Amino acid sequence: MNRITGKAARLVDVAERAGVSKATASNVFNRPGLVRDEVRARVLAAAAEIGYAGPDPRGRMLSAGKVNAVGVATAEPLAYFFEDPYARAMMVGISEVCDANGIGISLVSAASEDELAWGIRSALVDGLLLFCLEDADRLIAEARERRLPFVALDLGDTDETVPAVGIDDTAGARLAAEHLTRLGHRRFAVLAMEFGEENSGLVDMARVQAADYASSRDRVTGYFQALAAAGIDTGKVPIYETPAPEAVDAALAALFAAADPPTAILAQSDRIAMRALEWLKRRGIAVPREVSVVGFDGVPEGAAAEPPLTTVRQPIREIGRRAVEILIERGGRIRRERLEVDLLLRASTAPPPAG
Amino acid sequence: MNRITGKAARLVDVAERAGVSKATASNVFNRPGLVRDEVRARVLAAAAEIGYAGPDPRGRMLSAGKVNAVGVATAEPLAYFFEDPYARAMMVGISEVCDANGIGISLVSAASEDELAWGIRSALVDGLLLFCLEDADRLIAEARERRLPFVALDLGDTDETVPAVGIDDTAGARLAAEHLTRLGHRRFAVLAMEFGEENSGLVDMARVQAADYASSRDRVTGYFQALAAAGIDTGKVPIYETPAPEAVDAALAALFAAADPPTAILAQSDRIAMRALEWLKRRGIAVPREVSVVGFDGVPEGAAAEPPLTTVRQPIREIGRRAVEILIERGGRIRRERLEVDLLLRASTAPPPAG
DNA sequence: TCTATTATTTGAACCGGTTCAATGCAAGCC
DNA sequence: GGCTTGCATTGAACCGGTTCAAATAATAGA
Repeated sequence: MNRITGKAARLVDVAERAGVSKATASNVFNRPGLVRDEVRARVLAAAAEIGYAGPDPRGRMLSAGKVNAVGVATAEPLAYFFEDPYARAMMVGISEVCDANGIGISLVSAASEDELAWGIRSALVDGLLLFCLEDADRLIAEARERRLPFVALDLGDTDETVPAVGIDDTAGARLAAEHLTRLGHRRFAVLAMEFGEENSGLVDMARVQAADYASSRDRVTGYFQALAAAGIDTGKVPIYETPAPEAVDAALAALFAAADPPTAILAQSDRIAMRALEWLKRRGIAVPREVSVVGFDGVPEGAAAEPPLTTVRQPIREIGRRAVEILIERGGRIRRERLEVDLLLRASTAPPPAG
Repeated sequence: MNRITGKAARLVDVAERAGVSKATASNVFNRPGLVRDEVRARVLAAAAEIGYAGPDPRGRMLSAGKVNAVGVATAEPLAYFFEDPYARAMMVGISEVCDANGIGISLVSAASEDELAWGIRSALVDGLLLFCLEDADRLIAEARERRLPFVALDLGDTDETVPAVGIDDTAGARLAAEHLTRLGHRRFAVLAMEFGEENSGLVDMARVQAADYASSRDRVTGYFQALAAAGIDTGKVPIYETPAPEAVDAALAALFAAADPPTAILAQSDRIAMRALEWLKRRGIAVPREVSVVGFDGVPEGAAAEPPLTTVRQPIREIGRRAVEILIERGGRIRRERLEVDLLLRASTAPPPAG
């Protein structure tokens, strides 16, 4: 704050007061070696006198063209980044790479469509990481519109023209199902994530094939590849779409009301699996003695479930890391990457009950 | 990207191509109502032709003077924001207010001193929230240097000239100690956080009074106010400084090797309390039958401790909320606020053993 | 048709710096 | 003394917009 004018002091004010040019004043702060000692001291003194805080990053940024920050955008509220375990693990990976490269992180979010658009359009960042969950398409469209390099984090996005880092859903699902067939299971059920528009309950393969969400589809594909390889008739494996926790309960109620309930449940997410675990416990159905359950994702809470959940673990941190790396290295030139997953053996699976 | 020049299209390029002035082109994007339909269409068409992505936020920001984002700065690595439960709760509070006001969050961090300084100096934000843990002074000094409004989140900062939101440590500590005196305890020990420079083990009141960290000191003060009120000779209550987990173990070893071990332990943080709980369990000392333990902070993990930890709960989210509100409302004009804490009764406290 | 209004446009200043080619100057060398 | 070098300094362009007062054009009213 300049004591005389009451306005914030600028570089030109300092230069004027020190009797040097703007260029020299700028050099004092950015390339002090170029400036003679005596002049440098004079400029610094002038700066101190009028209370100049050093070059304003806004000005610097404008001419540098770089902001030195990546934006992370999502359609969820901001708090999501700090609450959701999946998001958090991803952010940790992102943080690590940003830290290592001295890059800042800007969180961009908004519940409403307009706000999100505005948020992405006005974010001061060099690139965007898109946290694609519900509204992947909108997010991607906005990011394209902004004409900034971006990388989508994950997931069921099917469009090959989008730079993205995710996992090989099919392979992961195969892992889960193979584990169960090896244990000897023959009667399966799939509790799936959403395939598309509002819907829940038993679905047929037509809906699966036509899924908006490629992850959900690919995981079914993976499951069925492994089941078929074990000689199981996948046509008879029921698939329930369970977008909400209640849908999980309903699906299980239907499954276990039938004559031949499954001995193995393939849950497409840990959330679904854990909800299933709760339901089975309430109903007194022993896991894994009577029924085995395999989740997907590998969220930390799975370890504390009762019993601890066997699941397919996504390398979530690694996804975050790679996404930033791609953003940095390749400036968003299209590049897709699928990371490998592994099976996390815990205690929710066992051979089927005898007989 | 302009197809001809290969450079990104600018507003002036659009204006030129559409045959209008820069001002009109700007209006098309910001105040479309001011522009005649026909002209607006022409400008939009020109923009589309040369691939103009809309006004660059950098330019807007420079003239607007506002960035519409707050920075959150800490001396920890970035991942800290997503891993530490205390930080996360704070960030959730911050997020809520930012969301409600359409403000973005920029994470500023750096382990090294230089990087932190650079980070704070070059952050594109309208104000700073300082996550004061280890290096509160440095953080505050840098923020002052930057001459941007800021609010410290915290904690033991003692300087009245710093705008800050924290809790009433003395009152909180009083709450904890009163709870124990009411239960009938007479023999106490304090496991304290750091008071200052590297040190650990038994300390005297002189060190407490001279503490660099006001929280640690104030909590002792609060404890002793309540103990004195119950007629206990505070001069005989041992205070152990336990900056590291091992120091907690050492302190307990000393306490329980003595003739008259305490029946109540006042831990200045939940981390310390939980470490104490572990030690007591290992040593086969029953909590709360033989010894009661009260923590401080109210971190979520306390609920899962064995036994669940009775503690003084800080309104962490609320602290975050208030800090942003103060930043927004008062633009950082100095203002300190102490929020109230409450006692969270769980299962780690009980009356002292009969004998 | 002419003037008063109102609706559009625009020139120019401003936001706060960085950077590069060119200039000025002094020391070094023959 | 004259010329070459090299360092220090600077003028001017540039980064990409916003905004306001003034100028111009269009419309309405008399």
